[in-house]
Amino acid sequence: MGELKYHYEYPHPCVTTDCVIFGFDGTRLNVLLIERGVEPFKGQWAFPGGFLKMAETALEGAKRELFEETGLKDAYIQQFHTFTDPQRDIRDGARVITIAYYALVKKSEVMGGDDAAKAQWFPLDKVPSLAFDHDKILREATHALRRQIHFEPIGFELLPEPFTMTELQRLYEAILNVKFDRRNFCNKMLKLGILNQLEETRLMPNKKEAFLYTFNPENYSELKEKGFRLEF
Amino acid sequence: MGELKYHYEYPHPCVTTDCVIFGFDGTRLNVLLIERGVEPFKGQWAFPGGFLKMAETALEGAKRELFEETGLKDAYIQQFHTFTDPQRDIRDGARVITIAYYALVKKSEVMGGDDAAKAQWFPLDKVPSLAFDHDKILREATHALRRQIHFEPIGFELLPEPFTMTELQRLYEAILNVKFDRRNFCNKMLKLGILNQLEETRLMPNKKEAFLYTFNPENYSELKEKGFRLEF
DNA sequence: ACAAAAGTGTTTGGAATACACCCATGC
DNA sequence: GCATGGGTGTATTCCAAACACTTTTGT
Repeated sequence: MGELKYHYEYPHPCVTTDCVIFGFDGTRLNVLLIERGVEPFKGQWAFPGGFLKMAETALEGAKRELFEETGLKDAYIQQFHTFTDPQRDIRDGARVITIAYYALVKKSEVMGGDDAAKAQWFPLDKVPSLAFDHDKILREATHALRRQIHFEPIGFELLPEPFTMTELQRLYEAILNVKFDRRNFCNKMLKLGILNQLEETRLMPNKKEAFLYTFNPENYSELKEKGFRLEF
Repeated sequence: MGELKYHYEYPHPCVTTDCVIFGFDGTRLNVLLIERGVEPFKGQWAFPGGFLKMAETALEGAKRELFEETGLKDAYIQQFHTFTDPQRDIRDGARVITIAYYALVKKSEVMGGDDAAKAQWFPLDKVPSLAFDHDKILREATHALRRQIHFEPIGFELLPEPFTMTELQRLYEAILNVKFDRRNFCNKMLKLGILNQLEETRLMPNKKEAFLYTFNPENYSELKEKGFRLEF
């Protein structure tokens, strides 16, 4: 412990940011967890997070955490809830509240970050019991993601371009935990007008070759101005 | 200033909760503002809010603020964003972050709270320039409310029961800032099955008498289990 | 009588759904 | 040749949207 240099008339909570990093492995949604190297909860898995610095916004803090673990600077990132249970974490003699974000990244672009901490991807249904109240944070993050995807096609943030229609379908199925009819999914997506179909195709192992698509952000912005909702 | 009794190794931000209280006057959405009696921004209007106590959750804090201003204990209340710009408010030498909630109340049930602070309802389009970053908070709150209402019929929280179909329609129009066809709105609402039509009618001044409805929470819970979305 | 708002039902078009067969590839 | 998954179109159903007239009451 260093010296206690900061003095207040009233007690102040600690403020941290935590970042739930979602990736997609082609079949399932995954989250990136790090193994805690220090007490409390040493050896258990948790989301990347840390104390908010005095000169940064929570968003900047969450981006910093994301960068440290993945090397990514520009992923989609979204605040979804602030957790304030007085009992959720007591360190330093003060309670700790956390401003939680979720990030959507392309797994293939993730480098092991600089951080010495051991990081590992876990499919959502294989996530172990987590440190602090991070089980709850994960539930809320998943819920927020599902809700958000009805308003914005944020799924694209999880897929490296170009992608096949089947990959996109698997992604939506993984996020929403449902099954779609291939033809209907394809029709609906194309009708939205936010996909570019490329000339090239991809050779799939043991399968027919598949068309490739990219996301068309211009059309999407236009669509969003008018206010739309993706229906599934 | 009292003495500075609380000491930390690192600087901690102050944490407040603010509560955007929405009401409905039959035509427009309103928000309840209080006039600040102290610096900074003395004399300007702001949302009720205050420092988070060490033993309470942010939700409890927001409910406390709500109660102090309205006398209401059990209104619908929902966290929607945490504002963390380091420049948004600097008092006490520390930055202040705020966990913001919105509450939906029945205006007719609101008593002037105990609080000495001057409180007043403002229609959304008549809200003056607010203290701190509360203009931004209001924009975000309105946005969050509009989004939420697609998933849950939270509009009912704003209407005293029983209500007429026209009142309900005016409410939705005010929240979403659109106009609906009376017949279509009525059909859609009734088809959801979450309204009870009462025997009684209400005599409207200069008008035909109108049927009265109440909200049916059982049917609503059932519906919500299955996962639905209100489409407008 | 007339102004103001409430109640009510039908038609039409578009979207969502359900559904089945052929194709290309690797083994 | 067969197993696997990819591509494609149609028929039906349902829901959303558009639309107008009558009733009641107060002035």
